[in-house]
Amino acid sequence: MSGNPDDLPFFGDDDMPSPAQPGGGIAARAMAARRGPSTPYLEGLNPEQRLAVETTEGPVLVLAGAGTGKTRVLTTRIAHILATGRAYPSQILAVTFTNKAAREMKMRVGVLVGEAVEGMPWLGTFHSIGVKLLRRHSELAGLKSSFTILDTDDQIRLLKQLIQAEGLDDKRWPARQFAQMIDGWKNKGLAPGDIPEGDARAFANGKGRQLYAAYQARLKTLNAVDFGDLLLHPIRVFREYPDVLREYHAKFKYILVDEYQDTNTAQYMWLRLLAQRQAGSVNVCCVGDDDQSIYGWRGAEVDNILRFEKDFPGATVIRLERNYRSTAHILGAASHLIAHNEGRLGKTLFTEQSDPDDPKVKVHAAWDSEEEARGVGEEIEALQTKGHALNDMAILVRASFQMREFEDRFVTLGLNYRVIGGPRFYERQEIRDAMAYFRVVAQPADDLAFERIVNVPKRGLGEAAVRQIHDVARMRGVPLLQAARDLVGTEEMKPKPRAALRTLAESFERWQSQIDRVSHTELAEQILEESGYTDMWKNDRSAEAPGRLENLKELIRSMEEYESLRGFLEHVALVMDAERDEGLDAVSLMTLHSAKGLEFDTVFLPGWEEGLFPHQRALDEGGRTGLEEERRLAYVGLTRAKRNLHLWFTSNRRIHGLWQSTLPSRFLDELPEAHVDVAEDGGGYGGYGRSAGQPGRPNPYGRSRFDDTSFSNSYATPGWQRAQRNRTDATDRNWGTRSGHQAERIGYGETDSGYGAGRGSVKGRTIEGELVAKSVSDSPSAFKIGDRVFHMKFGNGNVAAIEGNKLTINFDKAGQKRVLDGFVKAL
DNA sequence: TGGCGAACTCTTTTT
DNA sequence: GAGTTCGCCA
Repeated sequence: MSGNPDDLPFFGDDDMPSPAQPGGGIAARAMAARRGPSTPYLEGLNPEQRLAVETTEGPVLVLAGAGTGKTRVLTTRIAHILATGRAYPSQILAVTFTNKAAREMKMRVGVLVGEAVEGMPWLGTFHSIGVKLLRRHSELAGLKSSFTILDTDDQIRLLKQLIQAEGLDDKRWPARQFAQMIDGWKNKGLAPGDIPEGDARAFANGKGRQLYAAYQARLKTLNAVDFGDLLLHPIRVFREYPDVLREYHAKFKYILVDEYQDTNTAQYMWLRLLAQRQAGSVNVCCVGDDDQSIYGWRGAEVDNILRFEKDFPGATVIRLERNYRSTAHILGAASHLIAHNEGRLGKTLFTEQSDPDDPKVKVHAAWDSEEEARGVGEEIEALQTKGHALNDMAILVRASFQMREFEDRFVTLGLNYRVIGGPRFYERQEIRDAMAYFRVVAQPADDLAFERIVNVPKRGLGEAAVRQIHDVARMRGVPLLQAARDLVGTEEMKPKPRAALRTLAESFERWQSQIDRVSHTELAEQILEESGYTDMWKNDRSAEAPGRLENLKELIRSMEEYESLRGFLEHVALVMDAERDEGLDAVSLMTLHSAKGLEFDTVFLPGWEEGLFPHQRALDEGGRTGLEEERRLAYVGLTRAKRNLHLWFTSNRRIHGLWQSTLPSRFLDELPEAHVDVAEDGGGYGGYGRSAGQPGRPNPYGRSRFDDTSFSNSYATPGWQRAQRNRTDATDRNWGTRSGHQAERIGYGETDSGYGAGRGSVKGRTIEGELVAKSVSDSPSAFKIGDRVFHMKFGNGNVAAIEGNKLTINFDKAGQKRVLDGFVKAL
């Protein structure tokens, strides 16, 4: 395998011609074709959009609200730069966050400019451009240009090894958690030496930094990088080799950045290095919307966008506020909601489409998530019979576990749906296994891949054998595959594993020798056949085996689009999603995060409950900032809808397998009444103390806030009350012991934030949550002192005292207990 | 060494 | 509740 990046289709056409020799015919022709007085692509732009397109020189910040034609501006701007001959395609650096966005941009520029886009080698995601830079300058970063990119799986396995090698308990210090920490550091652009003391101490009794350094060293020996390195290495190269940086300064005449509000510190540093030069104009154009910054948890710094004018003095700031997407009701709801945030740059979206027939935003209540799914399903079917296409509808959830209920429902209804960004194709076990085989073939030094499949399928090479191979590898300083070969030639191994290992090593040799002789798809099939991998699944009688075989076929099929095995591997490392059939008419189901940038006629937003949305963890970890980010997420959700918008909340939801009663999201209270309707479609909001198993019974304890038509303006938000309750109750909870005394309640807040004392005692937490839905009513209890009540666990008793919704009850048999009113029934 | 049951964690969002 | 990991036993 040569490490020449030009082998890769991904890198295919590179960025010359230089301005001195226009050479490349296509781009030149395209430009010539577009040159002259006619600029048809500018037609139909509004004045602000046009300004954003035509202000090509100097720093420009485009604040583009939702649905204001942001992508159109970006693509037209590129087209304009090309068409007016300001730059060659290879002189434009255009960065996006997602592959989806990059693809879309490529396509749309292509439509505007013709084939010239083929010559835009520097349009891509931060990461794909990072790889490209790093392949060119790998030696400056201490790597070979054939370096591999680790996926999360590899990364965690590697970290686990390192943690164990330190003699640490990898249960107490989980690799997964450490991987996230490293990720966080890398997002901030921190090398092991730069980590603040406190951070370094936080993991493994202060060994955090040392482990991080060990991890980086290990990556280097493996000739591998992780996602964060794709940014950090180029940054370091730029800093240490100014002439390299200057080369790119000369190269990139125009820089465009999409979704600027989502850039993290490392990306920001990367951009600054490329954009800020000693002299001359900096033609950098960043497009973003501070109200749609939803990746703070991943290290994104909204500050970057708020600070743009300081970073680039003399910047032109252009606001796009005319919304072309949504009705006035939807826009009104979204704007009113987002106005609750502080620290915004502030935009006022407006629309000229206003029709008295436009439906208001609808809020629906359901008893539980099942009913919620049923309700949404009914609505979808109703729309379908009215002639709406399923493709125009989407369900956007806060957390992916919510998807399940909908999938179940749609399967029963026979309704087509498509999950976007769900469990990723390339993350499936069988795909990863197959890929590991391919990696070892293409990349014999890829130890992590080798390790993954030495004993898959089982060939009697267990832990003992693997350790032996490891020892040899370490001793001789060679990759595992090489060590295996060496070991086969000796008597050191027992005959059985030795034979197995010999077969494997020989197979790899054979496959490697085939690499240039047969097509890569053929080779791939051969590998999977001869390794026994496909047989393994054929012999597997489990329900999912056929699907896995199908996926493997799909994998081979998708390889056809690539020229070489290496090109394919590169693609997979960066693009974790596989494209899906767009032909089908289907409802889209995805998380709010992956919905950014999309739009649908009809949007359903289920799960607007405290604790889920806003998510409890966002509140716990992020405080006010966290809440504001959740609100922006809500804003993103609302503004995806063009015409119909349905919000749902349920009064009971199962979390960790336990039923919990929930409260409507505070965000519902933040919507303007003028634009919102409360649906009359029944729904079972309300009930306290009802058994989860019997939905639909009348609510015995009064009315919901939503029984009254309006959201009574109790800004005394339920969430705060609950948060406080959780905190105080955490102390007087009596965790169950194995023998059966159990806590009366559990709550969102404490489920996994059991710090300190909680840690050890979390074990015995078997709570009868499945019996009765929990109540966390903030209305006074419906019981009176002296009431005769029944409790599932403790039996009959009399109410002795009432404190909010907590009751002290003298049980006939169990004695005096404090319980929540939700757990008892009046007799 | 591998298979089976018990125990434990997990659920935010992703390049 | 579910998926995964761990530990014991054959």
